[in-house]
Amino acid sequence: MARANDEAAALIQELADLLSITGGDAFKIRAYEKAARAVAGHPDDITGLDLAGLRAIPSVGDAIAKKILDYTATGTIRQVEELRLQIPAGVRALTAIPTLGPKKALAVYEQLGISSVDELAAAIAEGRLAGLKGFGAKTEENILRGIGLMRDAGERVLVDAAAGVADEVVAALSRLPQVERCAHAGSLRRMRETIGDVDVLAASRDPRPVMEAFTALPFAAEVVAGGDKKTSIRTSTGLQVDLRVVPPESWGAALQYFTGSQAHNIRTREIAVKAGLKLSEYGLFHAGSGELVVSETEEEVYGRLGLPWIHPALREDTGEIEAALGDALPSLVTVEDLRGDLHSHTDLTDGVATLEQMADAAAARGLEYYAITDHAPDLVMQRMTDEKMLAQRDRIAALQEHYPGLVLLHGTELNIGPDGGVDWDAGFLSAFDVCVASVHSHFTQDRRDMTRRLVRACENPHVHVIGHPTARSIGRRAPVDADWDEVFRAAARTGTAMEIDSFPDRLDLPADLVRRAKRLGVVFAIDTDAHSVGHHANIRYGVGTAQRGWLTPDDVINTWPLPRLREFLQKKP
DNA sequence: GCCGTTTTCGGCCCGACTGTTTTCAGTCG
Repeated sequence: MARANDEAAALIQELADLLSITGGDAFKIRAYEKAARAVAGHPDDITGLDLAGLRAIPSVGDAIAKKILDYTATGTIRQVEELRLQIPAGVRALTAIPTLGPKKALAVYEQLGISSVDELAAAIAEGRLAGLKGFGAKTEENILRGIGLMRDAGERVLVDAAAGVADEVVAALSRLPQVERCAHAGSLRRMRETIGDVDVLAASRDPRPVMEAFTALPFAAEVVAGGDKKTSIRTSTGLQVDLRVVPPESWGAALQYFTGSQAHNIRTREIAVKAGLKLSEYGLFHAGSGELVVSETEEEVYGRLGLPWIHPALREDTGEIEAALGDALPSLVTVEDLRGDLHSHTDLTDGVATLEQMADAAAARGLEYYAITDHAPDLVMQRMTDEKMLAQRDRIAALQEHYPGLVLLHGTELNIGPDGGVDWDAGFLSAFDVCVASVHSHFTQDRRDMTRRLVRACENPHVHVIGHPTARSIGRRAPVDADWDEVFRAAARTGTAMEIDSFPDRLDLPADLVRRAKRLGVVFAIDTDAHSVGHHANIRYGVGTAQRGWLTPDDVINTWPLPRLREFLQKKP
């Protein structure tokens, strides 16, 4: 189901994980991890590559190339299969718990036979970890908190995983002659940051072959329920997909109904009732006679209720009905509105693509400007130096002549230290076109210190954008604690943009904070934070988050023409 | 396991934080 590159990368990463549990050489493990990232980020499909072609991928040598060939031939890697026999999948899953790494996972497995997150939670509750070397009270507490964080994410998946499945289902069903229209709906259409199950809607007069094709999809591992109107499957990754088939004339009403949210639907149905109407997934009807009023398009349904069409990202009953009634809905920013991207990495630091490949990708996106923002020296592991950064600037200047339609900007992603300071002095910083500054450590500072830290970063005259401001990792790391209103006021006052990082596990700022920040006069940058060519596709999720935050193009600095952006980047006195 | 205008061998992702281990291992970015 996933791209071959992603599947091979996942297997290589699993090999690294399993070796780290069984105690392999640390450098070898890192080599696998690096290769996994490189394969996932490689722009060409590995299926068509021979040994030499595979070895041409950076960080892939002879041994890993052969493992990839093993995968393309057999669908798996022999060494992974062998290690899976030694280490149950549940033990590897334990390492997904924050603060619990491979060593502790192996310890609880070998000494207590624990091989799942549930068993571990139960063992802690029963006090069975007491006395185990390396597991004190604080460690237990941290593990329980980590498990809680994972369970809050629950069975939900990140938006990109759901979107990938939905895209494949919609593409497959759309090819059927019986299907007149097909689209995804539900929380995915609203661009929620996590998705519980995927809702797909099809318009057809002949549902049975559609349902049969649906349950015959290669990744349909289990049919949960099957009928003429609704069929549910579970994919091999455990994600449930619901397919509803409706008559073509009901399309608009059904799409409105199945997009939700529940709260939004209740409001629209109330409006219908007050107007003597009844709204269902089959249409808008006269309450008394049952006569159909409208049903073919969402616009007609909303229109007959006295409302303009409401963008799916707004349908949460958080003020969109009132705004619609008052003709005050925002004209939301779209992917097409973006002229540039202000945050990206190359293989000079932790990216996997070269400067040239990233510039090509930006040009392919049709961007007018593109900032390369590799990490700065304070993130010590990235081993940045003044010399490397200056050499990159020269390379960018030389590369520019190849891109008549794309202006390459030289920037950096600074590290916001615990006290709010950043890498480099004012002199060095002032020579960058754009500086993003982000929190990468000391996530647990208390609210007062964290607020002061972020405010100070905003006040730095050379910091233009605060990158992934809450530093959260969905399902893994909680957002940092700060007085966000105070941070946003500082950002507005100092002309500092807040980033919306488009990575599906970040989506940071989150939509609710985006909305709060906008009210306080903040502007935003919707960035990919791309570390590979493929990451540019994530921009749809960043834009979705911006839409959920009610942003218009004017709120987003990278929709602005370059001269206006340059003026903004001049920033403060 | 990968890689090479220091190297085909010997480096590589270092440093800080946390909790517990009384001298440091595990985890993380």
